[in-house]
Amino acid sequence: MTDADRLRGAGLRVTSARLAILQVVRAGNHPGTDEIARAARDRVGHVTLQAVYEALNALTTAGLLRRIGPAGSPARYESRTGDNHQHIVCRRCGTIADADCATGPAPCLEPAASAGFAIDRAEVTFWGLCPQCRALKDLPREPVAQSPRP
Amino acid sequence: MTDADRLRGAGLRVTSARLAILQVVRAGNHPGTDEIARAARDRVGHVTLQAVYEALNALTTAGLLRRIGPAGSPARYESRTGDNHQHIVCRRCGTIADADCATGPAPCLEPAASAGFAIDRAEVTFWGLCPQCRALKDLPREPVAQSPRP
DNA sequence: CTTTTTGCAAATGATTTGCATTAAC
DNA sequence: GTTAATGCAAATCATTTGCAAAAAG
Repeated sequence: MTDADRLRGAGLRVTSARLAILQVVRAGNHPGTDEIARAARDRVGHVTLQAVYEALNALTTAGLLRRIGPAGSPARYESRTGDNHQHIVCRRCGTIADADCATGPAPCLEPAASAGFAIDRAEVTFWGLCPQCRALKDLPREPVAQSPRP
Repeated sequence: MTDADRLRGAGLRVTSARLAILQVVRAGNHPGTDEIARAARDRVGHVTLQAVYEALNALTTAGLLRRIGPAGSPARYESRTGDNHQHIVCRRCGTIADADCATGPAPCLEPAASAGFAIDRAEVTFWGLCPQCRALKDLPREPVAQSPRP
């Protein structure tokens, strides 16, 4: 299946910017917005940073990309979606490596390979809906407290 | 042990702003910078937002507070440090609840209580030093790639 | 030809920086 | 008296928004 097909399948229009961004994210190592913009320009000439933001949001919402970004650092993107792989982050320089699970496809606390990192801590974040939002699940969206950046 | 003692023990000077911030974070529920600033002002009159940032950095570096902040949202702080408790985040409104482990003091993938959240995913982030930074561990600090916000 | 994307400019929000002043030790 | 913290103003960085022009279906 081609990227163009994937875009169409997600109900998104096929544009050179989006195709370039998909390739760039797939080829890169968890690139950030800026890096994506630069690499996309190398391929298709002119792409605005805003267009990159728009495209990344569309692609992320459609599930073609996944947004990652450890606490407090700018967003980064990856093309592996759907599987349960995790991440190893260098607390000094911010480098990110993928971590597959040693024991199976589900999340676990033992990475299959550490990519040479000296791991000192595993941090677990559970995602879900709070009691209040569970009740509102099907109602029209109306932020309750402060909304996180989507 | 009093907060003043804790500050001195960490080599930090005891100021009313810092004492107020420690109390506020302990009393609150993972407050953000803004909320901390407002609550601190309620206690000691005048505290600048910049002073709050400075103090939060100092307190976090000293290990008296811990900075949390799920991917892409503004920083939040908590007073429980050292233990391995984890967090449950509402993907709709951003509310954060603490999650202790069901099976012991170490991190795990089964929270003892879900605080009423409907949990749909566990995300694991491993922290450590990448091969490059391991080599530099004892050398003067000199960012290698892009530095994350500390 | 209609709707989505892009470009461009300007705004917003979180956080940092520089420097003089004040408070802690 | 030194040195670390604060106040104040301005800067920076990541990201969003509004609107007109261009491209996709």
